[in-house]
Amino acid sequence: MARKTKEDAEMTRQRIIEAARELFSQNGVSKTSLEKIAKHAGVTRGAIYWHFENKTALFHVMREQVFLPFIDRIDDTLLATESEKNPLTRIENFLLATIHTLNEDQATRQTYEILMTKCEYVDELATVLQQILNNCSDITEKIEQVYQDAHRQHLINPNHSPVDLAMDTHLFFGGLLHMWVKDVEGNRFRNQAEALVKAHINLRKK
Amino acid sequence: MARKTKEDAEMTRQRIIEAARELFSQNGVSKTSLEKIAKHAGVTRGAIYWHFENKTALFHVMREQVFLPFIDRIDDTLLATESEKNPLTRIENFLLATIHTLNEDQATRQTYEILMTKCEYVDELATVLQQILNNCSDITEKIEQVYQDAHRQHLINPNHSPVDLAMDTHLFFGGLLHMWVKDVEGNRFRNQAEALVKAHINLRKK
DNA sequence: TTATATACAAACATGAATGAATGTAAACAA
DNA sequence: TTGTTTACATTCATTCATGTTTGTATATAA
Repeated sequence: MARKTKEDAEMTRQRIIEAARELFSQNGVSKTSLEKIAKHAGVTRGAIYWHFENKTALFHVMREQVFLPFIDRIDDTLLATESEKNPLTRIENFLLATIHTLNEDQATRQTYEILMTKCEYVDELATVLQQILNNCSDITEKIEQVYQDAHRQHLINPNHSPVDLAMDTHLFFGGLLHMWVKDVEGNRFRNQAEALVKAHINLRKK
Repeated sequence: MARKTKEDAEMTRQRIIEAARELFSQNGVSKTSLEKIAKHAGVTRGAIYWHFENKTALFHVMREQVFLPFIDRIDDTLLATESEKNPLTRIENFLLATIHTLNEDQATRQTYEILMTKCEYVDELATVLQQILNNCSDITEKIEQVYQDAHRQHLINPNHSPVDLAMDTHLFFGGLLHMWVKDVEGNRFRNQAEALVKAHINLRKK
């Protein structure tokens, strides 16, 4: 077949990733063959094997394309001390921003669905679990710092330790995200996710 | 092959379920063939197809064998008003009892691992998500009732509504269970799960 | 005692899915 | 202009999983 320009090649690579994400979220990772992905992207399997070592590598790239930017954006809302002075509001905004991205960005939504309900963490994918645990630790630590701010500013009950509060918030939000993803109909969690976040933060206020 | 007695047949059926659970939790549902399950159970695929319609049916039976008894046991700790008077302690005991079962009972532990990280909710398994959502609603409602008790007994902040508290606790625990399962090493969440539960309940106390 | 249903094992047929090898036309560098 | 690399398409070989069918020895009912 005709060789493409570098820009064209990058476009097909991107189309393959998008096709994979779409089919993974529809039919699950293991039931999505490279043949189906290729057809959906308008190429053949040869193209996929050119751009990616195998299905697992494609999966990892797909995941990173959503999560690496997400990690970079965390500090923007969580540690944005100039734009938002109140620490509790900053935590609330961080959680709400994540929900908002899920609602607005299809790629993010599909990737969360895949990671939470459409893939099996075995063999080469088992390492992803460890990465998730690491990310969670990082996020929890950052939330803890913000709770320490709130503690210093006497915004919360002084008996509650920032460590406990941070872990509790993180676990709450992890649970919420899982239910958000599972609630495909949208009438149980997706439609009231923001209210649940605000209620959670309200439980902390004095 | 020689026909077995009814008791023998029931034993092989049970061995098939156990083999499936073990292999599902090790290698994931989709990568576990009926051939492997059969070998691990000491039978041939013929035996599996005799006792179960297909792999999906076997999966459902495996799941129900752990979750139907669990649902039955909920009221024992959560609504045991005679043995434990304090509503907050009853909620705490319920959460701790679940963690305890995960630690002690291998079948329960493996089933949770399968449902959370080793299967893909597509096609026939997609219905399981709906069942999970329904179970969660039931549990949340029961927790809410206990929080209402706590409210009436002035054990918690009167500004906090039992509905919000129940949902918050449920999401917290869902998140904790997910992290518990993912923390295979055991040094991040599994070893401090009880402490996290107690800290969560403590956040409610006056 | 015999007929039948049971509880499987064994064999068969079919359909993917993967990975590797090979082919090829056009982009790009020299 | 030409040689080389790129960006795929095509074909091939192999493995593996499922579902079905058939065979069969025995528990059990009549």
